Amino acid sequence: MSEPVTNQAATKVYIEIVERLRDMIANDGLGSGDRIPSERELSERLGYGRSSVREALRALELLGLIETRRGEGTFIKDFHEHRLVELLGTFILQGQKVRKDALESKILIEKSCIELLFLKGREHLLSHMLESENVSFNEIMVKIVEGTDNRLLKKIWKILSEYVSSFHQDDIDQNQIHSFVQAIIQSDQEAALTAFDQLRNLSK
Amino acid sequence: MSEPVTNQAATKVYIEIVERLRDMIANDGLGSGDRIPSERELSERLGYGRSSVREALRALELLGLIETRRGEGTFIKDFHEHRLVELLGTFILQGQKVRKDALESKILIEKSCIELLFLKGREHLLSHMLESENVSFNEIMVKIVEGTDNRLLKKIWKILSEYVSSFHQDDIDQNQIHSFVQAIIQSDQEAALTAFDQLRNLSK
DNA sequence: AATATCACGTGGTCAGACCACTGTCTTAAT
DNA sequence: ATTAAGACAGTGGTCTGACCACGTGATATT
Repeated sequence: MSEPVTNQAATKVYIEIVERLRDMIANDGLGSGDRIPSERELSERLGYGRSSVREALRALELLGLIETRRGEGTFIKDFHEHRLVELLGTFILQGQKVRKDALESKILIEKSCIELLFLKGREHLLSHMLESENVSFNEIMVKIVEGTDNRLLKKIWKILSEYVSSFHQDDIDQNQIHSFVQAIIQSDQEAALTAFDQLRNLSK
Repeated sequence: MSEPVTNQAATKVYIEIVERLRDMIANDGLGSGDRIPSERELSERLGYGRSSVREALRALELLGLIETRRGEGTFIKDFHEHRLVELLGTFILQGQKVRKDALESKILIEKSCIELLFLKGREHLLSHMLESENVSFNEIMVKIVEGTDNRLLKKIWKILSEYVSSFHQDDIDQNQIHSFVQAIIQSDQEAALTAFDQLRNLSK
């Protein structure tokens, strides 16, 4: 009965390759723009068939983590440009409920960012920009989110923002925007949050 | 000189296939657990080689959007289980700053959930559960997040929660938790938020 | 009826073959 | 010597055909 030891590759080859690539990138300190070995070379070095190597590379490419140029090679992309958004949007965010959730989430994160902005005392950084006239509410929001100095939160907000914009159009009263802006300029957190709640119909 | 019309397939085949699959899923109203055609059948129906079909499927599998079982077939997964984050996490969430941002984001989303819970008047749903003694803060938070009836927000929180737990351990005073819980039971939003701020050191 | 067997379909993997494109190196024309 | 044209090698893109490993259901056996 000595185990037949059926291959039973617990992990599929292409997954194994993805991990090897990750290690390779980490160990060799490869970064944005650098080139990784050709498919044929990876195939030889890792000891797997070229088609398996390609499956791994295609998956990473779909994620936007690498870029391939025919005739040239495969290159690492700036990880901050990953395509999470489009992918999630296309495949996951579909139903009506999800849209509602997305809009709701977006607004709540905006509010969180406002609070965080004040908590970190960074609201003054926006003053000069807010004083000019022709700024849309969205532009203001972008500055607020960026002002929080939290790239992750910014990323999440941008994702939601892009997705929401595909089916929802903000329609906000100019006066309310003005109140909101004034509150920020005056560094009045409470007033800013109140204005935002009204703006977004979050008051009870 | 009549254009040689080099193939120049603007879009690579595997991308084309990913899109076709998306349409197929949308049009046929396929959902979690449903089976999609076999690789060989897709190859025939779409008119592309099996290897290209596989590249597309492997990419979607890495994303956690589909699941393949040898000998059985390929199935659609619950989109709420996608692995995007884990993947991106492995590749891009590494620096110290990112960790700090993640913890910060997590806490802010928690606060948002508390507000949303009250806004929707769903805080009473937790009362019975909160009255029992041996519940950890994390368990309470889970209930709150779930109570918001926003799957997207829940998903984001869970992701952040998992990631944060890999390097951070909450250490919260029991008395503060008690105050927080009492405020919720009494449906006192303001007190709950104040308690949370203290709990998380968000007060100024 | 219960059980063992086997054929078929499915995913997993590989090897080899072309094609299309890019960059370089060689060679021929100036 | 300079330059332009062509040959060549390397790389990704795609397809085909071949096995293997595994699950299922029909079939044969008991």
